[in-house]
Amino acid sequence: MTNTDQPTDQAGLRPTKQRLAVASALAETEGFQSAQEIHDLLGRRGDSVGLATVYRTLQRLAEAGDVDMMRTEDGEAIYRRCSDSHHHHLVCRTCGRTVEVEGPAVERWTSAMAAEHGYADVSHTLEIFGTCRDCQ
Amino acid sequence: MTNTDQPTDQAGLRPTKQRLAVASALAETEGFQSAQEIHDLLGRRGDSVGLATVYRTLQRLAEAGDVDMMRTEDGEAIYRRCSDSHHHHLVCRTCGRTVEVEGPAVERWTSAMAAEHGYADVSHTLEIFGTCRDCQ
DNA sequence: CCATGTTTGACAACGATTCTCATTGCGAGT
DNA sequence: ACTCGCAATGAGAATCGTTGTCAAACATGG
Ligand SMILES: [Zn+2]
Ligand SMILES: [Zn+2]
Ligand SMILES: [Zn+2]
Ligand SMILES: [Zn+2]
Repeated sequence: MTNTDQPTDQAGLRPTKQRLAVASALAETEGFQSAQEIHDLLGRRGDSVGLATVYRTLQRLAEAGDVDMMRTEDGEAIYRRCSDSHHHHLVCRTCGRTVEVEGPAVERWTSAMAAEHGYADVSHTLEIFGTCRDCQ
Repeated sequence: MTNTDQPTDQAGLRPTKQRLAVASALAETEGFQSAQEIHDLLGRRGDSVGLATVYRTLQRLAEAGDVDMMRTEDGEAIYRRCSDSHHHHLVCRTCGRTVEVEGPAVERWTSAMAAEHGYADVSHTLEIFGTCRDCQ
């Protein structure tokens, strides 16, 4: 289901069967998934794709900003499709439900802090964790 | 030098020679270090401590909140002694120089976002990266 | 169809972290 | 000080996510 007829803008990469498969796996899943989970999902679904290819594709997508990459508590990389504007995540510690949040407040604060200490070319990472309504 | 005569509050853990060695390695270093770097440092210095022990000790200290743990871009865990109050880090992408920053603004913002979406029991992680004055 | 640069996949190689388990060292109680 | 019980250690093996290798399969422009 949920065909990916749209171009999916893969930033100058060939739209190969494998890359489309990974893209669709991301498209039809709401939360964050590890490369291996995506690999398993594709295998189970029939569109088998090599594990190395899944890793490569996810890296490319993350670099291009087409997906968000964050790390679990134990360092594993997990990915999720997301809007292309800068934003942060509010993640449920129990079920993983994720909400994208944004606002000028943090952006301003981080810039101010950096400027105050003479740091240039600033970026930041911010993740909020909590227990969502359904899991309380 | 810089003896660690203070109790170093190891949260109910036996103050063994090894744990004290790790604590002192953290005490005399300013920036973030990986477990392996600490292990090497101790070896070079004579207070040889098993690698597994270094890992175990750092985990305990991190859980107890006596040191900060964050992850490098590629998922490696790095540790640094730090003040015990809640704060965030402003890290130089080039030389690693780190400044601890804090302020009620972000704390309020994250709480507000979480509340707005019905998330309870909230915590967050925030790291700011930039290029420090000396590295520009 | 052909030449040429991409992409893929099976598998090996890596590197950080964790596990195993026999040995050692505290430390409370005597 | 002596002893018992259990926490702590260390050497090495084992995990496991991730990356490297490289020959074979492909996509694309001419
Ligand atoms: Zn996102
Ligand atoms: Zn939840
Ligand atoms: Zn610097
Ligand atoms: Zn904070």
